[in-house]
This record gives sequence, C-alpha cells and structure tokens, in this order.
Amino acid sequence: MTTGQKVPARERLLAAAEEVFFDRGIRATGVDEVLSAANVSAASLYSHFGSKDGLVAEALRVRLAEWQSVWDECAVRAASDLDRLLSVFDALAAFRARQPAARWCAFLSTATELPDAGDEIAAVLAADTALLTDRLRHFAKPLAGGRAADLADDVVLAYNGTLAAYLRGYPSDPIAAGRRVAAAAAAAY
Amino acid sequence: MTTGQKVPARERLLAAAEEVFFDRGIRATGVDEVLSAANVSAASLYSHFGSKDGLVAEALRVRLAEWQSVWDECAVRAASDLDRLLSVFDALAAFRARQPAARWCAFLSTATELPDAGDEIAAVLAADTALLTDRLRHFAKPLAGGRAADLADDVVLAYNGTLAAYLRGYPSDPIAAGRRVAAAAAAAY
DNA sequence: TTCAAACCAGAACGATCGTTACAGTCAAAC
DNA sequence: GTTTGACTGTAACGATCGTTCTGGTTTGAA
Repeated sequence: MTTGQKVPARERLLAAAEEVFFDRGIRATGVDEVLSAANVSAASLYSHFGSKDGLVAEALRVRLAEWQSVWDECAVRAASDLDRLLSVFDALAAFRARQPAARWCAFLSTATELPDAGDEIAAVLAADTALLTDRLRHFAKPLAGGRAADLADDVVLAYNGTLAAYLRGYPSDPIAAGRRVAAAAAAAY
Repeated sequence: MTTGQKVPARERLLAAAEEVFFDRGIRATGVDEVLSAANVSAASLYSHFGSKDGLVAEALRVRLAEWQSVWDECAVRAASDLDRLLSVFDALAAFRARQPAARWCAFLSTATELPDAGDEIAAVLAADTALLTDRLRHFAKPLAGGRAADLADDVVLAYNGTLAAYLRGYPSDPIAAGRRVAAAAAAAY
C-alpha cells in the first residue's frame, strides 16, 4: 500500500497543519494537536518553521500553489471564453473535493482569525487576491474588452460569495449559485 | 453635551464589546480590553452575562436587532420591487456608516472565530441567515414568482460576496459591485 | 568506528487567558 | 439611619498557550 520510505517530519507537519488549522481553525487549534496529528516532536516544528505563525505561513504558501495548479488544469480545459472565465468555480469544486471538511476559505479565514498577522502571512493573502484578479481580468478581456476589470470585479465578488456561503451554510449549493450569478453578470457585458 | 445621567454598566459593556470584538476580533481581544474600554469591573461582566461567550451572544443579538431595523427603514423606502429586493445593500451601507472600522460581518466572523461556539451563539448566526433568506424570498416573489427562492439564493450569494469583499479588500467598492451583480442576477428572471 | 544530522519524548518556562473571590464605595429606598 | 443593590479595584486562581531545553535514539556517510 504505502511506498515504505519514511515521509520527512517537515512534510508531515505541513500536511497535519493544513488539516487541523484550516478545518478546525488556527486559533482554536493548539500546537500540541498539530504535533500529535503529525507524529512529530515540538523541537522539529520550531527548527523547521521557527514559530506557529511560520508553519501557518508555509502551509498557506503550499495551499496557494496547489490551488493555482488546480485552477490551471481547469482553465485549459475550458471550451469557450465564458467557460474559461467561470473555470474558477470548477477549480473550486475540484479543490474542495480533496478536503471536504474544510470550513471555507483558508486565506479569508486566516485573515479573520489573525487580524494582526505578520508580513509573511499577509503577503500570502495578498498573493491569493492578486492571482484571482490578474487571471480574471485576463480571462474577461475577450468578453468585456475595455470593461474587463469591471467584469472581473463581478466574478471575484461572486467567488467571494461562494466561499462565504460555505461558512453561512446558505445557499446550499454554493458553487452552483456562484456560477449562475457570475454567468448572469457576464451576460450584462 | 452629555445628558449627565450615568449609563449602566451593562450598556457600557455591550457598547464596548461591539467595538472591540467586531473590530479587532473576538479571540484576539482579551476580556481585560473590554473591561477597560467600558470602564467596568470584571465582577460586573460576569454577574450580567455569566461568561465572555454570554457577552458575545448578547452583543450579537443587539447587533442583529439593529441590523433588522436599519433594513426595515431601507425596505419601506424602496420605490420598486427591484429596489426593495436590492434594499439589503442600502441597509448594509447605512449599517456600516455607524462603524466604519468593522472588519467585515460580525456574524460570519464569529462563525469563523468560534467554530465550536455554544448553542446560544449559533442560534443568533442562524437567525441572521433566516432573516436574510425569509425577507429576500418574500421580496423576490413579485419579480420571480415560483422561482423566488432561486432569486433569493442569488441575492444572498451576492450579499455574502459583498461582506467577504471587505475582508479581502477587493473589489474596492463592495456594495456597488454587490448591487450590480445582484441586479444582473435579477434581470435573468 | 566515528561523526553529524535528523528526530524523538518529556519536562519545564513564562505569559496570557477566562474566571472567581474579597473587601470597599456610593446612591437611592425604606 | 439603616439597609440594599449595583458597582468598583485588586488580587489571585487554574488552565492553556507558544516556546525552549535536556537528553537520548536512529540513520547514513566518512
């Protein structure tokens, strides 16, 4: 079943951190829970990441890279300009399938839980937003021309709404509703 | 300037709680900060509310009542069926004008910060969502008829997106973008 | 065999947290 | 004048937190 080669402590830590921090909350989860979930000693955590915040920051960076690659695949598979614009919702569906227990969005929930987060963490959150806006503006170009930035704003807003819908528990099918709203917005251009 | 009559400790506590909890975060703010902001002793807090969570719950109840009354005023002022449906965005603008420092939505941020919140707190969050869906379904009736529930879902999603936009810092004018997206969704019915 | 690196378990640290206890002050009601 | 209730400031409690320290085990290369 398993490959047999031992997974390094660093990777076990990152996997455990993604699970417990983003499912159960960063502040709600003590370092000890991460350590026992990863079967790792405290010394390993602090030698690899320096602090709890350091681990959070690295876990966010990993997550952003994975999210970007999932979105990549979905975008190239799009059959039309509109599908490409809306591929962010397909990517979200694919991304969430890996971790159904996730509360909602790791980046936005971190922004809520750590309002005074250091520069390292804030930079990842900013990178997520930058990725989102840059791509959507690019994808919106053939559909809205000079008003591509406005259309991208609309899609980001619908995407935000989909994420927050998981937190609120309503609407019950966040991705379907988000995609429908984004499509309606695009139709207005 | 002031009326001269002393404000009871209970009200001072609620005012301070709304300020510090919803601006700076619940978990990030210790009880001591609330006490000194309200100029109140610890014994008063615990005799009035029993616990920090009890204070949070009551502050949320107050906030929900105020939000509902602000929305009331905006809804009756609406000049058309569409305006009435979109009045939730006017209400949000009016509500936020009172407390510009607020991070984003007190209910959704509480859901993020306190994933294991007790029944008392969870009930207020559920009541917020119930208020939102019930009203929007009612307002959507003359516009979408039998599909009023679907249109209400779309508006809730756009509303969610507007709130999360404050957290993300994008789009830069969350209310304008949310209203525009919700209007586009309504036009599809 | 020796050495260095990676990792472990476990105890302990200082700080902060929510909460309680104690003793005293003040104003209004009887 | 006394009593009552609301409130105060301060100190302390136990728990939990992030972090560090100590000492030992394993592993692979020199």
